[in-house]
Amino acid sequence: MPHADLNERQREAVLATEGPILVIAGAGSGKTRVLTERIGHLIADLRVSPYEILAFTFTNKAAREMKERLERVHPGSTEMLWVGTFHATGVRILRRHGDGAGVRRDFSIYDTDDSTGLVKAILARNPNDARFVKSPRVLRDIISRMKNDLVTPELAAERAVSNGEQRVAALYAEYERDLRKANALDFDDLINKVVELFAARDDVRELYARHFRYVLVDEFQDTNPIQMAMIDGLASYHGNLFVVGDDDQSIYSWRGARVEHILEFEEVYPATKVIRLEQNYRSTQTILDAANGVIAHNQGRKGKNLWTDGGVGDKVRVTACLDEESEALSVIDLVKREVSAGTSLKQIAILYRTNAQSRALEDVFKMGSMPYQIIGAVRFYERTEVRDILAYCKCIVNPADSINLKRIINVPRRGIGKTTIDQLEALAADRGVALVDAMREAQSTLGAAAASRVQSFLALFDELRRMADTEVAPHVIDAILKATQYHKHLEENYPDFEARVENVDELVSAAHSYAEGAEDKSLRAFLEEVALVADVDTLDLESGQLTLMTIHNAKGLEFDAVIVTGMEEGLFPHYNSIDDPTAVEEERRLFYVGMTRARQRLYVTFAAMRRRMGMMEGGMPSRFLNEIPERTLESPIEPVASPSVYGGAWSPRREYSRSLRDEYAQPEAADSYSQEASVAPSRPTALPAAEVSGGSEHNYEVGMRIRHDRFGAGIVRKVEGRGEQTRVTVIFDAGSERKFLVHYAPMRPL
DNA sequence: TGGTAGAGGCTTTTT
DNA sequence: GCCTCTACCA
Repeated sequence: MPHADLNERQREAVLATEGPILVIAGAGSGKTRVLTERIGHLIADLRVSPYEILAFTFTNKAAREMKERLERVHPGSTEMLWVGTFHATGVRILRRHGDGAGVRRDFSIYDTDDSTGLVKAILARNPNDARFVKSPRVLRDIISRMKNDLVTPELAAERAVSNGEQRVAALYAEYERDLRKANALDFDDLINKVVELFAARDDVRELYARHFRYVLVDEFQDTNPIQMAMIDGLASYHGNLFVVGDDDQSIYSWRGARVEHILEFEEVYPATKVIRLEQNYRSTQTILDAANGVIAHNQGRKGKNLWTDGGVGDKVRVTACLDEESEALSVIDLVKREVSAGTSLKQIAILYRTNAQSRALEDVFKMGSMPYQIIGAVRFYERTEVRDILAYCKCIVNPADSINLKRIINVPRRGIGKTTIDQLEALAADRGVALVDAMREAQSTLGAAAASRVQSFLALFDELRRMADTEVAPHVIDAILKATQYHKHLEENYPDFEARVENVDELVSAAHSYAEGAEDKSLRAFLEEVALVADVDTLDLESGQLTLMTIHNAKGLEFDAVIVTGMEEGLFPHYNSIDDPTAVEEERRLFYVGMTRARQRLYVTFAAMRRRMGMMEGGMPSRFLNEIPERTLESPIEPVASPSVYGGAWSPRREYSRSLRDEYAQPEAADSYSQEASVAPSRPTALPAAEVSGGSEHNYEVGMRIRHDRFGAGIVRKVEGRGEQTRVTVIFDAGSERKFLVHYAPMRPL
């Protein structure tokens, strides 16, 4: 019998194929499995053509995995299947029928950075309006938010009450005009334009609505109004709309997501069948109890209680740390303990609220030679050198893209400076043409020297354009690098050019591997792929490394052991949310998502002090910690205040100067701190300057020869700190210089 | 035009 | 504490 190992509810969800269906799927309740088996059931049992099935996932990675699973069970079924993110699906539709909404088929996709550049240019043109806006990025976010809420520039102007709002609406209108002029769509447009298309052309809407007999949506709690409109249009003919979500895991309201889409689904689609999945197959009962206890503090929820018939498991361990550095050391300790207990590194995740927290962790992991991968901190495709090359690619494909043309017009330096560019832009604005056309027309108006430099840039540009017509993406990129001597540019301008060269090489190899797999190997197609990849998409869970990422990025993933760090008021919940009860509830859901990523063991850490924008600040333990039921904790959470250290109180937002901090971090003080403050029985061995037995086993001295397991032999250049925090700087024979924590690094004297 | 130094902003989360 | 932008000088 098919689907025999599903539980009753899951089977119901798989087999209920007709009409609107809402599945409330708790964390770890097997929803991915339900989604794939349901598609399998449609294809194999009901003989539905894969071509008639459309599934929305939250990331490209989730889409790929769903396809792979299906392919294993039903070989050949996925080729015609439409599975992807809203954005990717939008692109697919717009490439075919975009002209119905005034979108040319060869449009470019502007990422966040491109959009910000465009906003910046608009603000520069409108200095009087600029004062109504905090920064280009803020305006870009405001515009994005309006787009996600189906607010057009006209509507924004109508609704504007204050002068500031009117100016914003005007800037928004100008932004839209400039996007059209550049033949570009921003991220939001990829969905927006589909909705416009369906509204403007009923025949096109009906074409797609008839085509897709079955529409499935994963992570439904995180859909925003514009995505909802797109779903609605696509399901408008057959009405077989299957959505899966969890109101407790709604964490994208800042992007316009509306949890109401779940809560009110039954009203919008009256004949809805609701199925609840509450049996959890992922975590231990203890972890579920802990997570249930926390989320129960939220008011605005439908209410559900996850349970498992698996084991009780280990208690949750909370570790108090002095600052972010000792927190990182504690994390290493926890990881080492996990590894010696048999957990593989790839089954361990370190999670945090903000990307900025990754730096302190990364520094310590590097020095301890702990292999790790970070998702999302500095995104690969946002690095300067990668963006430069991509900017070349973008304006080669789309010469109307003045923003990207401006980016590279003088990179590497070719003597086309600010003065010339200003003149060219003025001319472009004057004639209402793209920057590249202004360059062609400017020969008479520019000075002779500038004119000839512009001329030779155009020659290079046109040559590359010709090439892109016929050559595959990796060849064009190679040609760009050669023609611009880009490597030389990196070497001459950046001390860390080696890493940058590596990044460029990585881009080239990405283009190569893309060209190997893809049908359309053109530069345009490659750019499209690049624009839509998210960082999680590159996550490699088989690499045997520890994974670090934000909780947002961890959505949908699971690990044997999870360490959630930085549990402090102001950080988690974040300052920006702390005064708004609704926002705090979202922060709580975020913590809930983090907790429920864990299968076997959950660890939580927090620090008494943390460097924030360069300033050392004291913080209070997060309110969420007190919401974890005590019976699920290994030991109760004690207040970390230690009078002798902190002068009586551990107050929030108190600032400590560096000298003050150093003064208090003296061994005696730190010792009394660690005795009183350590919460976990196995206190982090890394509290500052704590005397550690065996701390003297590392007798490194300057000038000593050492061997490191990964980097080979070298000479000690510098020794700092004491005990477990002893750091040595080593110059390796291979030439590189690195810093290590001797306690953790696989290194010994020779 | 290009280099540099100092100021200022930034850190919420992302397709 | 780091990155980006700007102002000023060579």
